[in-house]
Amino acid sequence: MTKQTQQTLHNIFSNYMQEKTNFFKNRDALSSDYIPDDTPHRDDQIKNLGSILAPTLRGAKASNIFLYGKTGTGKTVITKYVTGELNKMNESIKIVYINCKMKRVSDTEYRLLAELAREMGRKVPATGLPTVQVYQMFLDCLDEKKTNVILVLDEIDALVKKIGDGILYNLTRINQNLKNSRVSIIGISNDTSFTDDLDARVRSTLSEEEIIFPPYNAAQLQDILKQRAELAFHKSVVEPGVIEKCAALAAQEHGDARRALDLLRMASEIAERLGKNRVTIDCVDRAEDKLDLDRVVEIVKTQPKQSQAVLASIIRLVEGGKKNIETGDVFSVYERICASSGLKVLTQRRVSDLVAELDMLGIINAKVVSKGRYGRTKEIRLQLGKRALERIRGVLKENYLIRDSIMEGAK
DNA sequence: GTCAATTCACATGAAAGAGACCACGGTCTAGTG
DNA sequence: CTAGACCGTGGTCTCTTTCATGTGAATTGACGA
Repeated sequence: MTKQTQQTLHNIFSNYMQEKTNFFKNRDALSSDYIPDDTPHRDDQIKNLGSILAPTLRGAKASNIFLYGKTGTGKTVITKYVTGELNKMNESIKIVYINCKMKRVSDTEYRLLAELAREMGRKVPATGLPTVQVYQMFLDCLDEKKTNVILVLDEIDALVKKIGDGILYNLTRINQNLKNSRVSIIGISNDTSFTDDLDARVRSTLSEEEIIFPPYNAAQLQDILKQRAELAFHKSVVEPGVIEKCAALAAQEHGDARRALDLLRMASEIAERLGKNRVTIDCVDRAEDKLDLDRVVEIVKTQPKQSQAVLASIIRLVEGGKKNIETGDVFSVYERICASSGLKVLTQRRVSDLVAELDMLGIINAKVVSKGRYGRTKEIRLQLGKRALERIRGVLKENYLIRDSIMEGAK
């Protein structure tokens, strides 16, 4: 390292330190899992949830509760807030919060149970034990503690989608197997129609009470942002109009407060990086771009190689000017890509699934169409902006799945 | 011209295999007293 | 005698393959007017 680079690095760091102190009072206040003391426009839900959970203070079992609402409507924050307060009142109440969407939890019944047992303070191996045994461990744990347990299952719809509702059935009936403890379940779901495809018995026991979280409108989002901005920034760092813009953009996406906060946070980070002394509206625009871009690139990066190879073949076809890309086309290009990069060739069946996965991720758009006599297939289209495409090409190139020449592969 | 049968090119499902990982218990080995 | 190394067994997890079945409309071909 030369002296000069050392010097510039030093400058970067010291600038950063200075700006940080000038800019942010408390950066965390803009993070989406920050739990503020005051949550605007959610009084009803708080009161409701509070009164349902109140019986636990006297050692009784609370009704099971189901919370609905789109992403970023405050379900998680409110739940954490209320249960936190409850815990302050009576520390013997044990709150177990589990986000079912976390990779290491959601995939199988075993993992969920292991995580539950772990939350209760028992060590469980990541794999190796029979599932029944883990269930028993969890039960023992619960019973020997003699407490009132509130079990919060966040994003419960993801769980059921993966492993079915059998486990919920067991959980809802868990009280019958317990002598000393009581368990109440709070289920949180983004999907309002979620309970429709639940087993009837599970549905009735799980949603004894229901609370709905409607989306925020733009004005409400503004209140939230203002409150958080107050906490996060020093005085008058944010230009007028910035908060309004963030709120408006997020309101377009079903009133997602998380999105609004992300925008504001990203905008301020951009302002910071550009060395501005205030957050401008222009920064919000850039933030919106960057958030989308980052999301997509991150997704592609974390995909397994096979999936990337499939994406690469789609990109090749698109750049070769092919219209109406079908599964068969993708597969034959994919075969060649595998051959040239030494990757194992998967069956068409599998590739078809990979295409469906890419569709789920929103990177491509795959629509099943029937072409009558000429079969039935997926019509595949890329759903990437120009800049995103460029960066993804970069990622794929790193893995030798794509080369510079666009001509190759065109047909 | 009409209508049912055919046909294509996959989609979609279910089940099962391969190869990881891991815990647990038993056996072997070397170090210690 | 004991701690640790080293199996073998039995369990789960993820990614795949194999086998089977499903599907929607363009096309075909028989049929009747």
